[in-house]
Amino acid sequence: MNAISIGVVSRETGVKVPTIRYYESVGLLPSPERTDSNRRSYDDATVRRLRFIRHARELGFEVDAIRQLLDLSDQPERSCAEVDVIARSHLAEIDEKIARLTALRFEVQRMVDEGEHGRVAQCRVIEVLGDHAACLHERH
Amino acid sequence: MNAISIGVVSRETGVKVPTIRYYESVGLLPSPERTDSNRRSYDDATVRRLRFIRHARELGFEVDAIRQLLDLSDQPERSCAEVDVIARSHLAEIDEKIARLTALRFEVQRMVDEGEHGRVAQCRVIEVLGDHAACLHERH
DNA sequence: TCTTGATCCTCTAGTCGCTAGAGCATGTAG
DNA sequence: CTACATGCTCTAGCGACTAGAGGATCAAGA
Repeated sequence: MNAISIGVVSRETGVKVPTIRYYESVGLLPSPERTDSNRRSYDDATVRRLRFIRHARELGFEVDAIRQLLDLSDQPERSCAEVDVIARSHLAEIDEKIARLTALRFEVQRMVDEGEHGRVAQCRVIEVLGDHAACLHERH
Repeated sequence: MNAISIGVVSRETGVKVPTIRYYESVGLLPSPERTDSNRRSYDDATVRRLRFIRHARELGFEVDAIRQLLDLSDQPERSCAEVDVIARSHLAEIDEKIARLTALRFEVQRMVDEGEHGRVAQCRVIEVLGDHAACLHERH
């Protein structure tokens, strides 16, 4: 029922076929059902899970962090304290990423704007990420 | 003048010593001056550059993208058109990252909030990143 | 001054997260 | 029933580090 081949999953998620098999091998994806001829057979839930993994990776989360977030999703009935600790720590990580990206965005935007009327006066891309990051890092 | 050893640079940036040498080998950092005894001798500019590289990597930018941003910074006098194309493409990438992180942040925050009064009802972490990502991907 | 421990050097090899390819089996369309 | 796409497993390669061996150099104390 609703059996999706690995190739279709790949096309729908943008995750390459060998990568899907790799995620299975490291436990990010459950081992799927197999057809009579031993082919992997997925469902919609796996497609969503895979999309999540892909974009979380693109956002710079490590496989371990993704595993934790997925575990949270797999067992929403687990203890509040546990969820809270894990979720809060990721919240902090997410906030830091957003803050840094926003600073970088501002600076790159400034370069685009300046480029519109003449030449770029100076580039402070390094400063904006470097210093901001340093300050965030200090209070770690 | 203002000579900083690789170890100090490492401590100040949080980038490991071998990684600093690696960045030099792949051209992200210029080959620094050497002391009489062949030791690398850095200045403050390199420390800032390194901090930028580190945090850009943590934000999920590839080494090639970082190289482009650094080039922009190294030669701010280059043609407007060139800067514009590069900067705009990174702007789009940055905006996409911010949008996804914001969606994820919202959902993780909801989990923390719900956890405060009882158990977590359900986890939509996968949905929020997965679907949002899919929609962003469609219009590529 | 001598020594001892930290820091540096280069070079090689290992890890993580994929990614590509060989060699073979199975599915599907004409 | 061919032919070609798609699937399987397994091994090897790549990007971006990371750790370790083996050896030189520096800095501080006896």
